[in-house]
Amino acid sequence: MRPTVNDIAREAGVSLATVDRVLNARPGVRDKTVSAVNDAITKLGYVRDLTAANLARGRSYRFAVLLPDTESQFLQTLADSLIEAGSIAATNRTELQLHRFPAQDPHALAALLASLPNRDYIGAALMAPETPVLRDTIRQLRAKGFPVVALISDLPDAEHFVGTDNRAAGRTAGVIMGRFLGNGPGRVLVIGQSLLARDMIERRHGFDEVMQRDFPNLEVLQSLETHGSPTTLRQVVSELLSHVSDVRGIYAMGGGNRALTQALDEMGLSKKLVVICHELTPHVRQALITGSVTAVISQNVGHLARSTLRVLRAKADHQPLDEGQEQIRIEIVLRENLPSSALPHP
Amino acid sequence: MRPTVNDIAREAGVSLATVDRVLNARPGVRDKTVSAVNDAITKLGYVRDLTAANLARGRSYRFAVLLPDTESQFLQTLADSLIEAGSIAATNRTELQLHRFPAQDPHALAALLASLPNRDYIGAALMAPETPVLRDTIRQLRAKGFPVVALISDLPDAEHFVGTDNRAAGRTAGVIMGRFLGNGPGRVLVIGQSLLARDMIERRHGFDEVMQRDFPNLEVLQSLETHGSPTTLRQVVSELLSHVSDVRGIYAMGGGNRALTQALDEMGLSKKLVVICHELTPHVRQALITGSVTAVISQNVGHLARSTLRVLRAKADHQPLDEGQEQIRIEIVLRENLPSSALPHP
DNA sequence: CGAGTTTTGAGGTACGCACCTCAAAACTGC
DNA sequence: GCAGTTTTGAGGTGCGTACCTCAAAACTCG
Repeated sequence: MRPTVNDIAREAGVSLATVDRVLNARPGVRDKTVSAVNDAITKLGYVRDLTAANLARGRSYRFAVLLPDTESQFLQTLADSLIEAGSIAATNRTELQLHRFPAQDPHALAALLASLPNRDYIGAALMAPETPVLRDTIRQLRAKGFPVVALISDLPDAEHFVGTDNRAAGRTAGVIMGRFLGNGPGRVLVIGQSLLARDMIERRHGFDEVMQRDFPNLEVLQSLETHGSPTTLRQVVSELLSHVSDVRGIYAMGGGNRALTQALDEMGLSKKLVVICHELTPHVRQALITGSVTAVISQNVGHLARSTLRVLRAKADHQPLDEGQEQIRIEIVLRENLPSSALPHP
Repeated sequence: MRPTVNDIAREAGVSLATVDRVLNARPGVRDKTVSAVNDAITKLGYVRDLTAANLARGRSYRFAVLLPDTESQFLQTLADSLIEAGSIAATNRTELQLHRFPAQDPHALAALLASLPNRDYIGAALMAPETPVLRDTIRQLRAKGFPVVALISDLPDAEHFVGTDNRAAGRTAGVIMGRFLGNGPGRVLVIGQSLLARDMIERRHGFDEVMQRDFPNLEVLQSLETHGSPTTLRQVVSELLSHVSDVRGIYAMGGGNRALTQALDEMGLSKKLVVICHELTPHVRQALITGSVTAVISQNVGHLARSTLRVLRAKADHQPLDEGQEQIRIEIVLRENLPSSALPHP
């Protein structure tokens, strides 16, 4: 049997109340007694039963996840995964609430975030670009002991970042591109929604780093910016492809994958190019199967969601993280190693 | 507040005892009453608090993991991950015991496995090749309601398989090999410890499938068998490489990675070939950084370990699995997306 | 040494649930 | 309507911990 608080009390020759005081860092215990209790704990190999502790505390884990109200398959998939992770965790007194905030209004977001502690939340995860007002709010919350976790896109003031290293992701895309193209002569097109977003910049840096170093014979063209508009994307891409010769690869750094593959399909180019994009959404998955997309650099949304939950719980409990588990890997997905169904069950 | 059993009793107009009988499937409740209670459960959205339930049951999860006593870096890493996962789960009344069994003695393994229920275990995970005696033992245990889970290598009679699809892993290795070599002429060497092991056969099948279909200009040589001996491996490889010309890639299906890279390094070939191997052990990790190994097809041992634990718990609780989470992905690891430290902390 | 302070002990209640007992109530067949 | 059976209710105990109270014991200092 596992040792309990009673065993410790007996072993240390003190009462239960004293053990309790030590365990929960309550004042009024002599140093000598504290160490006697700690010795007993070590000797018996006591591990606090967190389930019982939480039951006794009447504690439940209420977390908020704040996502922008932008429409995208990736966000949708992420939201689904979060909901699913939350419902599975419901048996463990954990509750996860999703909130959408207006993507263009940092103050609304900050206000929403600041209001969470008064709404019985004990922690939050957040996917948002950094703004001064947001940074201040996060700092204030953290000072209150309210953990805030950054999701997908890093926020320097957050307690933890759940997501991948975007520069490394760009590098990975670079190696795949270079290796698949074989360093022969040729041009590579790079497309991104907004070239100002932190993630995009980092990916581009990583991509260029590898291309320049390892595949100098491939010419990487300037990034094309699509501003999230499918029509812009199609125009820009088809125009460029008809004017510039010898484009053999396309790296789509983020967003607009659907429009891209459609444009390529229409031009009959899809299977002749090496197309690399990010995030394994249902559409991209399909494109991978048909061959319109060659490789996907992806972060596992299921893993992201569960990691978010675990990190929030650990932070709320002041427990250490299992770093290995929380590191979100940069996954390379080809048709051949496509997981049979990455979709959350309905 | 979340609804509790008391709320259900009130809502259904029955007593606590009756709710309890329904919840725990105890006999002696009229059908009509059962549905009244179930209606109340649905209406209130009741979710059983598993932590409290387990506390009340005095239940703790004692699982055994049975691994062969073979020495290998992969097994060592796996064992470390299992121990770590176990120690983290200790706060949740979960205990994981590792047992090593003689790799060459199926009867010893079967006896060990059969003895587990009498030793307070409530489930086991097992990495072993299939033998008749083992299959019988597993069947008997399952009939008793004692879950047995297959680890790494599938056992048809096990309750669940924790590991990757080896054929798909072989296919993945094939695409990487073919793409990286560019389908020009050339030869590819395939090495495996034992060509009879199920995993090896499946990997080879997958590899060949892709190579034949997509890269017909690359000639895949017959598999070399090393029987786990580093000296054999070195001899065989160096001999072959000096006799056969135009070998441009090597696929190491399993084991002996250390000897292989050493042999290649000595022959000054390491960076000139595309070398693909399995499992991200510390040594392979290093080889990836220096460039002796080009790509690694890997299953995340941390994920494996945690999945094992979750599956065992779910089976013991008769709870459904989160299939998405338990699917062990086939990871492609290059130098560029190498996780910064996949090692368990000491 | 005594008064004042700090530390400790004994005991209780609660969390949400499982599991038990015994008696009361509701059914069944005749 | 009665005995016999099945179903239900009321109540209790315990799991391991948190948190509380009040009194007793052990210290401290002048």
